[in-house]
Amino acid sequence: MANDTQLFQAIISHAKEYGFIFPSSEIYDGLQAVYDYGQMGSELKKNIKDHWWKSMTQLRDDVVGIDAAIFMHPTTWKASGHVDNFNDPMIDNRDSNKRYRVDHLVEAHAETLKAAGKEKEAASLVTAMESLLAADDFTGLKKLIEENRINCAVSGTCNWTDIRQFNLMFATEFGATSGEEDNKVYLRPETAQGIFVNFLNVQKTGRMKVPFGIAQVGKAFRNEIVARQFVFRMREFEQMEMQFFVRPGTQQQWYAYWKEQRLQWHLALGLPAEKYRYHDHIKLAHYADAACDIEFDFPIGFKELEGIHSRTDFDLRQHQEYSKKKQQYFDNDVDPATGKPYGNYIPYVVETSIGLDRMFLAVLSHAYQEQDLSTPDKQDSRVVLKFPPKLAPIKMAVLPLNKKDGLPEIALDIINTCKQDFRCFYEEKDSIGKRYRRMDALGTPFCVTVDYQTKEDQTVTIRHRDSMQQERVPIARLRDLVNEAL
RNA sequence: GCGGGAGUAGCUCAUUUGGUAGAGCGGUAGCCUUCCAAGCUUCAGGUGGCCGGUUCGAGCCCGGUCUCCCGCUCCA
Repeated sequence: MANDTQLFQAIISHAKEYGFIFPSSEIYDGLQAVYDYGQMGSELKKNIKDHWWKSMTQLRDDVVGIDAAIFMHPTTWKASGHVDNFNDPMIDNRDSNKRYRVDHLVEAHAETLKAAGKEKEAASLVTAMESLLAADDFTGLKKLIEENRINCAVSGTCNWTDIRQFNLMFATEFGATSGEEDNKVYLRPETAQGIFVNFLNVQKTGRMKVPFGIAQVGKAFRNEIVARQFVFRMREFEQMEMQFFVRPGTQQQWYAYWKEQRLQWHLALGLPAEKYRYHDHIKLAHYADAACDIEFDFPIGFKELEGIHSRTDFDLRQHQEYSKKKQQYFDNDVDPATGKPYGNYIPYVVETSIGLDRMFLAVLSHAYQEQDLSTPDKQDSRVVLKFPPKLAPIKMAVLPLNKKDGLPEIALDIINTCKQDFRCFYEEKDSIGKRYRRMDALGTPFCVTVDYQTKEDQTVTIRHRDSMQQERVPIARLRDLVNEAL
């Protein structure tokens, strides 16, 4: 574990040193749990995003993409349950460091009173709590807890912190006048709702037939109480998510399908199966009838990377209720049981939701390797990022062996013929070995070296990042060679 | 949020009991070499996290604050 912690630290340092990830606003000491992607990181992140988008939409005929706004009508979050469930006043016990929802704590105490036959006290306690909660009177609530000597179940003491409200949604003001409650809008805490509210728009204009899916990549925001572990848990993060709408009753089979399908997507990138596992949820969220996580073996242990949830018709039904707009679909397919069309229904939903930043961290931490290349005469080592070539920020570096004798000109020519197809990088400074190491540290899969023989026969060496082996190939073949690997 | 630890150049660290900060690596410009990092020279880069206090004088002592790390907690 100590080693893994060191490894994690090393990866974080490497990410900063080579321009993958910087702490946000670092010159002002950073902003907790917010990070910026640098010149290398933004490329890697974009490549992951593009790869997901392509495999989920372009390569399928039953999924289309949208890009919904971050701001949504405030009622959206009432319908989704976020306003009620993200807003509970909490209190901590200083001795046990246990945190409780205030209402749970008081109600539990009322139950004990009831069990002891003090029904009256219990009832008045709950009434008192409810009126204080309604008034947001946290000082009064704390007093209530202390006067009733409500103790922590773990420490048994009554040593409480002040009550605090943890609002996990970021709110801001809509419109130029401030201070009015009506103006409050939230930054979306998940992207899914943007898909649900557009379900009928997409279904009708795209003439989509159930089963079909809507995919989206976008930012979401959560005011995490504790946000740490680098980009694993951030306040501003990006989700890649797809809601698949299915006929009620078929959700279990689609859930199983997507559970399998999504894992295969990860494995197809060359990430090893032993770094993945499913974690099936026993305790389900209020909207789900089945749920699991795809966990990845990060340096900080197995953690959730992607979630597959069978969300039933909860979301569409809620939006139908709050918006008073029917969210149903007419299914013309014939039900073999009745010989008639299935008719109108609110579709069930199977969701796949992956954290883009977490995927980034998974790819980066799996790619990161410190290798000892020492020989008996010489100590040597390298840090190499073994990215899948299609995700690598730079695909090909072109390095003239010497910065004179016309070699740089040939190198730049090569770059000019390839840069339309993929990202290239030119470097003439320092010894060739040092340049190879620098490219290894950035995860560049191919290094092309222009040497004196190039001037005679138009061939160059291409060096493979992982094996460090070189082969001599004609310049004319380079572009295809790299393209094939991508 | 609680407990513990840490914050000196881009990175890793040093500055013997408080007396106006140094090195290696890295970067830069050049030389030399030329197929797997660390040869020579040049230059740049630090209001010692930030604010305040004690002191003739603070990177070093005290208080506060911010950020990061570890553990707990939390986690749709």
